Amino acid sequence: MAKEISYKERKVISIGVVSELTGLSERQIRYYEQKKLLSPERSNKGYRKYSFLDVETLIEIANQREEGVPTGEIKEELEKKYKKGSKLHKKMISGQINAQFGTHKK
Amino acid sequence: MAKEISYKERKVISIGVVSELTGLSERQIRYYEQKKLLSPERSNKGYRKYSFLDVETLIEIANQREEGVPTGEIKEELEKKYKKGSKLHKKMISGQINAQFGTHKK
DNA sequence: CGTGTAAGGAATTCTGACACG
DNA sequence: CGTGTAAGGAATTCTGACACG
Repeated sequence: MAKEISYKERKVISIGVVSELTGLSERQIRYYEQKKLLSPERSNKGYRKYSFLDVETLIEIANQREEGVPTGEIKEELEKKYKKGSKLHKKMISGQINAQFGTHKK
Repeated sequence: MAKEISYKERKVISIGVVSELTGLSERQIRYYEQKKLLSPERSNKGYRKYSFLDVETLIEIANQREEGVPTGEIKEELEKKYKKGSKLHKKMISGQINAQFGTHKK
């Protein structure tokens, strides 16, 4: 009964790749994190690592921002969606919460 | 009809993370690539990027190697599995062949 | 408020090679 | 054959700050 996490939720992508995938600057990505619109994990040395879910979230943020929606509103919107998901997935996946791969603890 | 690629096949993971995920050294991972057991993509600056499928392949390789199976045999084995997959997926996914995310071409 | 940039440092990745066997 | 390592260089990421507005 391991708490397996799908590829979509696994945090393994560096900020540089996320930047390419989303078209956002690293500055923007870090800023949205500061505003708590998403929560990447950190490697031992402090490097941010994102999941594909994070990438999707960022793309949504980018779309909202283009329409002039302030980060505060986007944050609330994401939180609603998050609750919706919770209903479906119950406590299997707790949103942006950190999650370890589980086996290696280097 | 975009040639979408699932998260599993998308090449976005750096060798350092792959090393943590598989328990293999970077040296080993690069060596298996040299022996053509897998084919990561390269970023603009030449950095290797792997998919979750590559990670799974590497775990299989690790298991075989532990049993003393030489890379040559593992390679053949992987190629058989690859053909099997082709039957199921037809030409949707061409094994270890490179595949672009598609939208951004920085 | 949201994002760009220069700044300095620390960690990552790359290749080719020597080593052992 | 398979893998470790030291070597030097290039690119990445991090944080805190100044800037504009």
